[in-house]
Amino acid sequence: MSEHTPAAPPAGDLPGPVRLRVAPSPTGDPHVGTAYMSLFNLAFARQQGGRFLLRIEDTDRTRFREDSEQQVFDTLRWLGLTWDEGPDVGGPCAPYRQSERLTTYRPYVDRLLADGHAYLCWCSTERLAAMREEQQRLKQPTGYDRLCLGKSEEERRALPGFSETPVVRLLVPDDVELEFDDLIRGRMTAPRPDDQVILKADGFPTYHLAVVVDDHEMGITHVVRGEEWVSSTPKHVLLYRRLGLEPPRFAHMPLLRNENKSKISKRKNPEARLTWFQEEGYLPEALVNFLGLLAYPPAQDAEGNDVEFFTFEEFAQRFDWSLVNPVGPIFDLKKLDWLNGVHIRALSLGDFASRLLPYLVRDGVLGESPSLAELARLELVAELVQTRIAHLTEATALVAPFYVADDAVVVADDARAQLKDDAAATLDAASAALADVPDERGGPLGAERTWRAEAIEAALRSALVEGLGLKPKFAFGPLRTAVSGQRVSPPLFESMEILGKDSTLARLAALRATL
RNA sequence: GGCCCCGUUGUGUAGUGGCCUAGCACGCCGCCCUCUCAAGGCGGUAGCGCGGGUUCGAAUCCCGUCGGGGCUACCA
Repeated sequence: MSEHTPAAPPAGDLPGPVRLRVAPSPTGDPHVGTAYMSLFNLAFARQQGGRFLLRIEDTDRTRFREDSEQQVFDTLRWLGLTWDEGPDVGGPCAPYRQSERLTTYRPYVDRLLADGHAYLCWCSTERLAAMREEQQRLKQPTGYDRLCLGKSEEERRALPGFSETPVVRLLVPDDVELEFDDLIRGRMTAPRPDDQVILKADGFPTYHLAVVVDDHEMGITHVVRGEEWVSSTPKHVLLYRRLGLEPPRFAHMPLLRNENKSKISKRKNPEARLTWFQEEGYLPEALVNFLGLLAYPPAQDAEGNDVEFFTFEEFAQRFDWSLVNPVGPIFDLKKLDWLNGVHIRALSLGDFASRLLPYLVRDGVLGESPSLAELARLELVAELVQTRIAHLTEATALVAPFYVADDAVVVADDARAQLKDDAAATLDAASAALADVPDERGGPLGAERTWRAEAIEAALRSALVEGLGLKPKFAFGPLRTAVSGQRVSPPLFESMEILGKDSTLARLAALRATL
């Protein structure tokens, strides 16, 4: 690891006119808020031709989770929110994990200490807790009481609440600058901070020190983060000043909320976990699209209608900080469900089929390595399914009947319950009519087949609707049950065409035999 | 408790003093289409937290109030 000196200015030759970053902590399942922040960071970076970096803030050793970092990589990649520099791809500012940058922070702390801008604190956790409790009881603002300020270790040792391993605290002057400019909110005032711990007893820096040092060393020009950081900003600005560094620009994004308006949490909201969206069959482009609609107005077309369907590139192109709404939006999935359906319908048939594949394999509809014939059939079925689902997971039920043996079609209870007394007669008439529909393959490559939906429908209508005088709804219901085993299915005649004449007749017979 | 931020239909948003009898989208409800379910088409429902000002005129400006949220850790 190279030795950095605080006096050295930020490397002005780092790539990109603007440099932004997202800095998640590997403390569990990746959070939807991380994707939300990444989206806005990336949009601006791309629009400006700048760079987007991923930095892992793993200074909290007690909450660290081994597999979390990889999940961050995987989920952000899945969303297409990719970084130009990061722990896994490297870059000019490596390493990009704070736990690997410990020697980087040390000189900054030493200099702060030497300049009298920071001091050692030996107060025990217990003493600090008791102090806070007392302050709250007296309805006073809470904050460190500076017991250790100006004391040597020996002087402090004589007092109660002493701890052997000291921390380093930043000395926050009474006239500390509390105002700063925010790209979204304009001129802001934040609470006055107390003397912050910047180096913990375990030798790790706290977030406040690490973020300032790293953002500086990595040439970050715009710090875009959640609103929860507003109150920390004066500490960071002070640190920049004390270190003789130029602060970056700040943009504090509103927080995504639970339905009860509290900050969105993985505890209260399963959908706060990024992996949840994969499991539930959402398209990554739909989630990105949806996130771009939260606290941000959609474009409008010539008629004044909102254009809520867009790609990341379109979003990035028109992005503007001043348009971000400071109000924290409630994370409500209804619009995402709609958007997901719109994105599903926008997919080419081949693309749609291949997106379906992993879910069909997962749900056991298809094996790990489907045959060419199974894949060919999937594309045919996919066309019938595409307008009928909002989540990819919903395809399973609709597609499954096309991959079971004719004698293994499971007839759902509700489907069977709908069968009327005349179901047997209907099935018999249908079988007879379909038996007369020729099944020939004419033309090159058998392109001119005679067993087609139009012919099937014509034969069935003629036999059941005209012949038996049944209403279409009741004429075709039993057939749907026979073919799919379900009450709801893709269109019947097209389904029969895909299954083929033999399968269709076999299924009709199979249900007939149970009546 | 203290400090800070925010407040347009159920949700996401437009609106920056007259174009607002508040627009759009999702949701919801109804109708049409229809072999089921969707998709699609058409229509409907519902909102400026409250109270004072300023002004000829306020969702838009000011004050107060209420409500919500964030922070208040050797967590990020």
